Amino acid sequence: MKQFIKVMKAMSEPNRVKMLKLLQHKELCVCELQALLDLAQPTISKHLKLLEDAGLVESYKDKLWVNYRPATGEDSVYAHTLLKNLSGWLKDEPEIANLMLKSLHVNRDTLCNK
Amino acid sequence: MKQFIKVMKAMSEPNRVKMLKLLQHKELCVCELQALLDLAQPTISKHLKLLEDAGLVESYKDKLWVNYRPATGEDSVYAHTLLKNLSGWLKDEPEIANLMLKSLHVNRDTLCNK
DNA sequence: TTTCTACATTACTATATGGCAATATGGCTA
DNA sequence: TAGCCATATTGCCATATAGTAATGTAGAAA
Repeated sequence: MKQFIKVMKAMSEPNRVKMLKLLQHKELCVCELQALLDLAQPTISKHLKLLEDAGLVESYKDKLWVNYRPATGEDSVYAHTLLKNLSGWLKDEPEIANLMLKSLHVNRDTLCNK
Repeated sequence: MKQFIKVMKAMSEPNRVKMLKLLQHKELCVCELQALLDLAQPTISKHLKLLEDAGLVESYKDKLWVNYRPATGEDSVYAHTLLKNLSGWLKDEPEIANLMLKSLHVNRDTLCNK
């Protein structure tokens, strides 16, 4: 039950859902997510930690950056199923579609070496 | 998005999940749910309203009582899918299993004409 | 019509949650 | 080694949410 609630809670916040949809579309680092969602960096990190704790995303280091992607989710049935569901949902949301488009043009080097 | 968040939020609270699992097992009225979950009556009503707004349950009057059951959910893809998922989940949770057992012996007449 | 009963609503409190600024950290880079 | 940079953590505030007691309501029962 506890794990189930964790996953559902993680997915019941708009900005976290946007992050998941973005990551399902393209692997991204923290500063890219920050630029796309227009939130403070600590806010992004906090959301990501929550998503990671729920088994919904995973991360790895790439030079200076930390890349995030959807979890393969073999360990959590709930996370796995919901990620699969989510990938088919919210496709027609203008805001989501727009974010996905923008994500193709986002560039971590430009963002950081400002 | 708004509707999606509504459904996810509704399902990310333990007592509401218990209510859904109970209703998937057996149609129940407010006072029966109250007895099973050991919460104040207004709390039960509030949760039920939230679940109803999310398209997860529906209700009808039966004499003095109001019966609740899972929504058929033809109108909300999210609610429909998640209810279907939920029916296969949390079966081994002792607390849920116990509640389901108890629900078979609960009786609204005894509860009310105390 | 009047009363009574299950449920809904309201008003309020305590805790949880999302947001940010300030600061810490860990590991490239020079 | 020293410094720097992206990210993580901490501390704080404002709002949201779950809970209750008190009260309102609609409709069955009398």
